[in-house]
Amino acid sequence: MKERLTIGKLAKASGVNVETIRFYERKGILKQPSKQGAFRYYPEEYITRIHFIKRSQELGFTLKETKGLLDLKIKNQSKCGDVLAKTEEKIQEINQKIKDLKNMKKSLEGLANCCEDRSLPISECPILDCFMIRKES
Amino acid sequence: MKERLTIGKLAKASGVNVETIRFYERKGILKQPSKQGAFRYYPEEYITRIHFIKRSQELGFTLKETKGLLDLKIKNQSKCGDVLAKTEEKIQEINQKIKDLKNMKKSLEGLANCCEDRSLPISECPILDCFMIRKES
DNA sequence: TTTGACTCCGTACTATAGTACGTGGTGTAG
DNA sequence: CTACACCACGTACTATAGTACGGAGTCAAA
Repeated sequence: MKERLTIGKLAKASGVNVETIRFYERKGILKQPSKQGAFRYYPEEYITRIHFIKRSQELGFTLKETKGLLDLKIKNQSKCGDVLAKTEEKIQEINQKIKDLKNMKKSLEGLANCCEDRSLPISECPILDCFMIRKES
Repeated sequence: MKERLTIGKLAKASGVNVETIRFYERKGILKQPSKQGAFRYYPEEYITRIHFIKRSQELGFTLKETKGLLDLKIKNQSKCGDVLAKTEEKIQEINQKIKDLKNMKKSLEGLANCCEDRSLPISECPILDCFMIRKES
């Protein structure tokens, strides 16, 4: 048992499911190494690559965007500024999401405050009534 | 042309797609009215009902959760407090999402600040390097 | 050498929220 | 009464991010 990384060992080493690796391969996010015999063996750096993908997801990038980042990494024409641009774009996106969530929260808190009596029958629930009213933005 | 609400007119009146209404029916979120002849005709209140669904989504509820709210509305045992509980739960959920997004944003801003020189080749991009480092939480 | 664990591959399924499309039937206007 | 727009219904497809599974093949340890 020469210490070669099969897909199962790679999965264990990088903390993902075997099926997930196969899924990433199908999506072109990970390149399938060529077969040595009947099985494929992965270079060690695939562990780092999968960590990269997971970290990228934690930072809010979709798999498609992550693929974009990895593709930049491969093309040696690309500059650090390209990554920075994507990073700043993502920050803006997150700002927008936070704004949207804060609006939702404000609306929900407004609704929650309408409820004076928890034991009122649902037919007289002021919260549900408010659900029919379009927001005044 | 008696002014009866066919699915197409309901869709137009409530601002959604015909297919969306059929989708909601399949999901049990809207009840299919019985057929009058070959076609189904919708009572006027279905317009309000669809507005309810759309508003509920804007407030961050999933369709499944929206169905839950509508089901409460139908059961006359349910109390206003049931709705309030779901509302407060959703507020907590949104708080968590905002927290997560703020963490992402902080991390991304940290990365963006690493980039001193946009023209650096990608191989020396400090941002991408940081993608491999697990967060220290 | 045999057995058991693992790999390969394709396909199908999960959840979420719809959209798209084709067939066949029909309501209604002209 | 015919034509056309619309309805009913089922199925398939979109995107996102995987998970699950079955069958056939294989690697390696005992």
